[in-house]
Amino acid sequence: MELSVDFLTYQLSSNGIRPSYQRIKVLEYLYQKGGHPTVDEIFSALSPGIPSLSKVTIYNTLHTLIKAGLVREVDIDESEMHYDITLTSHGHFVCASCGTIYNFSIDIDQVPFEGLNHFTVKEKNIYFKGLCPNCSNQLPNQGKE
Amino acid sequence: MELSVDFLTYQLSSNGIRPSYQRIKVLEYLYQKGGHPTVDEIFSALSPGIPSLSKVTIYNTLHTLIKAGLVREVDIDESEMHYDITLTSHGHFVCASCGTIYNFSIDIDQVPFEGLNHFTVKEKNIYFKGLCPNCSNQLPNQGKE
DNA sequence: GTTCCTGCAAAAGCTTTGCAGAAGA
DNA sequence: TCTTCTGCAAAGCTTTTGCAGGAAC
Repeated sequence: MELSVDFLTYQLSSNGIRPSYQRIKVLEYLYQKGGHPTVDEIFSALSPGIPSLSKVTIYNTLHTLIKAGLVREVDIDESEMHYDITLTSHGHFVCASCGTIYNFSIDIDQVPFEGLNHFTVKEKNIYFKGLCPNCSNQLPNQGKE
Repeated sequence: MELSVDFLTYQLSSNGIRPSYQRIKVLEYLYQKGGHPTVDEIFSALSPGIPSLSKVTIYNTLHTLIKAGLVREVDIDESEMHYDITLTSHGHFVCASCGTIYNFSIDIDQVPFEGLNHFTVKEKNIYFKGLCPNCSNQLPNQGKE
């Protein structure tokens, strides 16, 4: 995947979004980091390089990117929203102990379901909760408390 | 399903929870109402009958019930948490227009997935987003804005 | 030059915490 | 009586809003 400024600028411009420096940097971070960062993580990562950066701008930028369909909200965490630039279909696994979110491969469209006959389904989400391998080893006989 | 005070009291006592008047009323509401109420909805429904009731007590009660496994959190809404006493496996459909949450029938255990080889899966959640039949009719050619 | 964006400050909304009085065992 | 629960007040957090200066076109 290209990550030149030109590519990022094009990604924004072609969606009618002004390619400001802050927006390019947020988009670059989402592509490079991958995963499911929060606003705070994005801010902490970019703030040293852009001292004047404000969290409000991160919120604004993410909302703009979501509206354009470039980014997706991941509403798994009880306190904070996570954001995901990987737009291919996949499931999310949340570790109940360390909070890390992992992607896994699942084909939701293979699952039969009933009871949504006149509904328009636009988005399908799957998330599992449990313990990741690291935390399974550290907590052999107990749930998290 | 029985909904006598005795049944509710037993539900609480047998899980080591003191059957206070407030807790019985919250549990009763969850059984009777069904659906996926928020703290605010529970509070608004019970407050007229229990004038001294506080939202803090609803929060406390729900956390107690969750710990006992009687209730499940439904983290679908961006702003508020929803709570669900239906413990059988089902999917949730959220209407992007009116916000209503519907249950639907799906067997998540039939879906093959990859990439979680050494993970301990404790909970599987599926939720779809889109438009419910009511809102599909009212918004024939547009998304919600 | 005009429009849109950024970022400070403040507000809004949900949830949690501290504590005194009340209820349950 | 002693533990636990309730509920007021206040705080903590994430997210949103208003507005003046600044950047993009």
